[in-house]
Amino acid sequence: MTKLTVLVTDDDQAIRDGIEIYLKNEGYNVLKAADGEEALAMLQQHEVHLIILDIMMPKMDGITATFKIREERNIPIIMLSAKAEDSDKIHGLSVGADDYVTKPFYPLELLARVKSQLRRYVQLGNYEKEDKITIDGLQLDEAGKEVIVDDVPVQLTPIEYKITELLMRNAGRVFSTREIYERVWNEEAYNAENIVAVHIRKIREKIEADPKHPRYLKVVWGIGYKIEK
Amino acid sequence: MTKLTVLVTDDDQAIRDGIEIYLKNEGYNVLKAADGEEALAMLQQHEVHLIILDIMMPKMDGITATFKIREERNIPIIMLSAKAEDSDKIHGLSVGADDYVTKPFYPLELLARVKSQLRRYVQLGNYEKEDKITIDGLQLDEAGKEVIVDDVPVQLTPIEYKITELLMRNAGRVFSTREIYERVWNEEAYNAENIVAVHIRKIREKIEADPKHPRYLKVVWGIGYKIEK
DNA sequence: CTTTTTCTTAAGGAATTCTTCATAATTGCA
DNA sequence: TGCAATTATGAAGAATTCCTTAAGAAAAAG
Repeated sequence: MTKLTVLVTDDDQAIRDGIEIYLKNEGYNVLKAADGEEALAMLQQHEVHLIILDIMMPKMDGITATFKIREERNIPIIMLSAKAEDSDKIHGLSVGADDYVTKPFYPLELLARVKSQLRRYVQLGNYEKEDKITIDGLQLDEAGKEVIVDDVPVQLTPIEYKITELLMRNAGRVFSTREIYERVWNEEAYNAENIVAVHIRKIREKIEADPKHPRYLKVVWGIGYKIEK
Repeated sequence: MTKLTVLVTDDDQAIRDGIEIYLKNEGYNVLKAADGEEALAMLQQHEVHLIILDIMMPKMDGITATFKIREERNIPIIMLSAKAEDSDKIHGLSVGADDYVTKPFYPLELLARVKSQLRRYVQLGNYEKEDKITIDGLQLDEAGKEVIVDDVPVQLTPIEYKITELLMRNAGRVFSTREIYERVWNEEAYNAENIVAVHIRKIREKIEADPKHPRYLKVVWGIGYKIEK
């Protein structure tokens, strides 16, 4: 599962930067734009999973931008607006925004809404992950929750599958045992080295012809494990 | 598979248009109607695969419309209602709706429900389905609602048939007990593990030569069941 | 209304997987 | 080479998941 990216659009740099800090803290990638035009340009160039859009901006305001975005995509949009603005007009929900926060806002509230929208978006499958990944003779079959080694289906346990999935979806990248533990178990890693090592070994037993000299699941000494791209 | 068509029925044009944008982005055809009568007329003239129906509408309200539609057809219906409305009346599920969303709603949530219902309808329901599927020595006979194992017809009960159908129409894909329950029973899964397991066993008794070592209906440990492609 | 079939529920047992711990092997570096 | 750090392995008990049985409830058929 790769990092999710949020595009923050506001003409006030202080606000952009403030929001950025909170989002980065939660592990999101953050892109920034100062107006609607910039935001649209960003969308062309980067993979974005959620947009925060201020309504009042120079060049292109948030509502216009929402229309433009909605012509092409269903990505979640959260609108920001000053309290004073007319509540009918600003009810951006009707123009295609998915949620709506009035300024001034509590950063944690915005954060909660970002999370909520992303959860929906990701669960909905709008944010699609490949369901077939092939690396050399190794194939990940997402639908069947199995791995195919040289055309032979291999059953993995849930944990084994998740680890393999993580390494294959990010092939070439090295993951420390700590990282693997946190992403697969979804909890703080404490003394996780050994348990991850045990599972790695089990996976190797199943997918490697010669576990002593692994062809796919390799160790990077002192750092972690990876599957070569 | 050809494009699926959704009929959006609401007396508020802004809502109709808002929903339309999301659905079109997702690749659906969209038809619109302002009240129940219009909706029924639309149904006569066009092929529709799912209906979104507001409850409060002039001329003919959503509940009446649901009754009329259900007299003839089994297509999925999603009801919209204002939060304030009386929870007994609005519990449209009892009058034949398949799902139910309160206003104001998050567009992405509605979209998720539309997708979920359509998936059910298309994959398991009455829409464009093959009426003969063969997997190895296993044959699904839609007309006779039975399964043929090595040329020997086998009678399944309704639930058994539906489970088998789901797994065969999506051969190779793993379904959790929860998913199986929700798709077959068409309701929220609560403590569904056991009941699904019992049915699985019954099916195995009927279609497997050696239920202890199933050839078709396999378990994927910690995840669910599948029938291999 | 009675009989038969199907569905649901509960509970114990069986099988598989996960974790832990002890120990061995390997690597990088002084 | 020898040492320290890191990774690999084996085996056992704990934990989880699945299977099976059986009996009563519900639904369908007669």
